Amino acid sequence: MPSALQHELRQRRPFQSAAHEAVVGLMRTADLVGRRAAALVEPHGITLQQFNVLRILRGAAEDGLPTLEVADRMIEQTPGVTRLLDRLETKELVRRQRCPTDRRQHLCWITAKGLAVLEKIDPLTGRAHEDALKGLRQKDRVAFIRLLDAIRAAHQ
Amino acid sequence: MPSALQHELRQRRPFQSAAHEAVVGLMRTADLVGRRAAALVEPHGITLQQFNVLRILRGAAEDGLPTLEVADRMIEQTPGVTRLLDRLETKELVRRQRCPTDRRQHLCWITAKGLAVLEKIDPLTGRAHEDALKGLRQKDRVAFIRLLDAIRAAHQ
DNA sequence: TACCAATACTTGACGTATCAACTATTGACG
DNA sequence: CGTCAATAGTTGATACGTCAAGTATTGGTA
Repeated sequence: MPSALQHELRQRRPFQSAAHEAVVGLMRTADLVGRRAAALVEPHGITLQQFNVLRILRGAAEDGLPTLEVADRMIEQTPGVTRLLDRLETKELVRRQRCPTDRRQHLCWITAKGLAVLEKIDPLTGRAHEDALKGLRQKDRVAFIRLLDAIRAAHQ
Repeated sequence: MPSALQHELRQRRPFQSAAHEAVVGLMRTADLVGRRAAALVEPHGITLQQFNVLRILRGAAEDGLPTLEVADRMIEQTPGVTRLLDRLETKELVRRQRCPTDRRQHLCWITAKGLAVLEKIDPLTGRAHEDALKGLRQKDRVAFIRLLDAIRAAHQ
């Protein structure tokens, strides 16, 4: 009996292994969920990656963060943070300044305007996360988190 | 006690809900696994998306597939298939031709050269899938697949 | 104190993602 | 038979992903 995924992708042949099907299912599910998340924030004039940067900078508050520290905290690895920040600076959602104690570093802060954008989005996120995972009951969500953790943990 | 993910992202505050943590974990895990997959195929001169297109066309064999049918079968939604195919055609891994019975359609086939590229990669994929999911035992992999299916199924 | 590897970015070049606007065909309908 | 909406795809513009190469600065070391 053909798997759900096999049917979605119109594949004649079954997957070669559970591992293969899991990998493809993971990619496809993440694509779907990411796409919803992007659709949520984009009406507010920012992309999903820009949203993530703003949330990271809000977390850092007054102190600001050096560019590469922002990159480190991104959900998805992002070599292009510099240009992401460029665009956010152009929109005046982020402010940057050379660090006085180490002039190699550029510290970044979220601006009041940036905070305002996040505050408009904040009330929507809880509902959106619920909606993205509405296919799983609470118990399954916890199990899902643990499986994801285990996959990542195995790569050091 | 802070979750694994919270630690990975250096977040002070815990996630607001299991749904939130699951969404972030999903994106991050898919990014990690996708990155490995890309690293596997790129030494052979193609990107991961190009690889997926080639596999789809191999599946269709003699018949070929119209452009938008290729797009439909992609693991991740891809509005840019036209340009993906442009680049594959330049590399002579794909051949395209107007469909004689419906001149709006452009049919696509994988070439012998394209097949040769896939055949060099084929022996590596089984091992790579195993490796990507080495953090999960067989039973967990099956459970993981079902959870992913359930998430996607809930979005019609 | 002069050198030099390491750090923290920035820039360039190319591939991909996304949406909107445009072209070419087709098929249905008056 | 002519019109017209729908289908299949291409093209343009902008954002992002990715790697390699370049610049500025620092800190350790001879």
